[in-house]
Amino acid sequence: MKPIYIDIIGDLKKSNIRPSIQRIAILKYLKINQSHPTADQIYTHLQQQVPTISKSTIYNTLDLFAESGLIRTLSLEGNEMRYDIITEPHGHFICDQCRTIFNFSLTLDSIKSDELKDFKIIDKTIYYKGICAKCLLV
Amino acid sequence: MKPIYIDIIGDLKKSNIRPSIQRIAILKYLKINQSHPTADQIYTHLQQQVPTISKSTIYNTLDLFAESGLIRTLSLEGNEMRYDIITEPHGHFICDQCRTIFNFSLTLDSIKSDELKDFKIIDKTIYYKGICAKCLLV
DNA sequence: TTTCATTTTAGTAATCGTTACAAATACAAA
DNA sequence: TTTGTATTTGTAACGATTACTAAAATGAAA
Repeated sequence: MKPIYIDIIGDLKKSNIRPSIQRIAILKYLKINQSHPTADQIYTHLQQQVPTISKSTIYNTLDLFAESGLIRTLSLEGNEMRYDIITEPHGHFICDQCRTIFNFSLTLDSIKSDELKDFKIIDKTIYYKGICAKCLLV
Repeated sequence: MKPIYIDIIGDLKKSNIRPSIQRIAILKYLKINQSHPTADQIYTHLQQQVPTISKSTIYNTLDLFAESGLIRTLSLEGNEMRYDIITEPHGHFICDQCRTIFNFSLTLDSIKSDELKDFKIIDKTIYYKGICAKCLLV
């Protein structure tokens, strides 16, 4: 069992973000529940800990985190945005049945394209859709 | 110059979709302007040809086309949905500057992942962000 | 062709996620 | 403390999409 070492405040300070109660709570939530949550899921969950927290703060903070590179945003199905604490390149698999989002590692270098040789590629997004192993058994 | 052979009505019939004026106009637009348009762009453009056309019809029809596999949907940046007449697997590159969306071919088989070996993959989406060759010159 | 049932369209209202904005609060430095 | 700045909150506004209903078009049967 690998313990997760979490220094929320340190991470925020490193990114020049002042560690307010709300920001700490949001980053902590993202670090502990690595589940690509929606803004609403974060909001609903954090209301227990920080009852006065508002949706605006959730959005503001997530935008701030994303701009600082602390998190990444993903828009998978054209509906709500999702927020990912893992910033290293990886793919996402979304199960059509249970809607769970799985991470998977990938070797992005293998996806090359001559057509883009004169383009400056800043970011790559890969996601797959299908049925996950668990749902296939049912 | 390769002429584009377009049999709109035939394509619709093949998919068991009744070729109404509106449906023909929408599919024709998508075939001629292979530019990943938004619903609104299609709507605005088609008002000249079919003045009574409504947004509802645009959305209904695009949904219908997507379900029939005539087109593919792409949600690139979490804002509006875009519609792609090209259904063969390919990647999309979106330029941060001019917002143009470029297609590029790819060898999807190269992206493999052991972690997904028990998953049923139905669909793969790949898109890159960056600056296109044209904008890099400015 | 007329009738009738079904499909398709149009138009409007409603919804949902997100953003904008202004007032209130918290914070930090002087 | 006081003062200025950053942050949060709550509400209103927004934009894309969906839901819904009535009207129109279509096709089949008589």
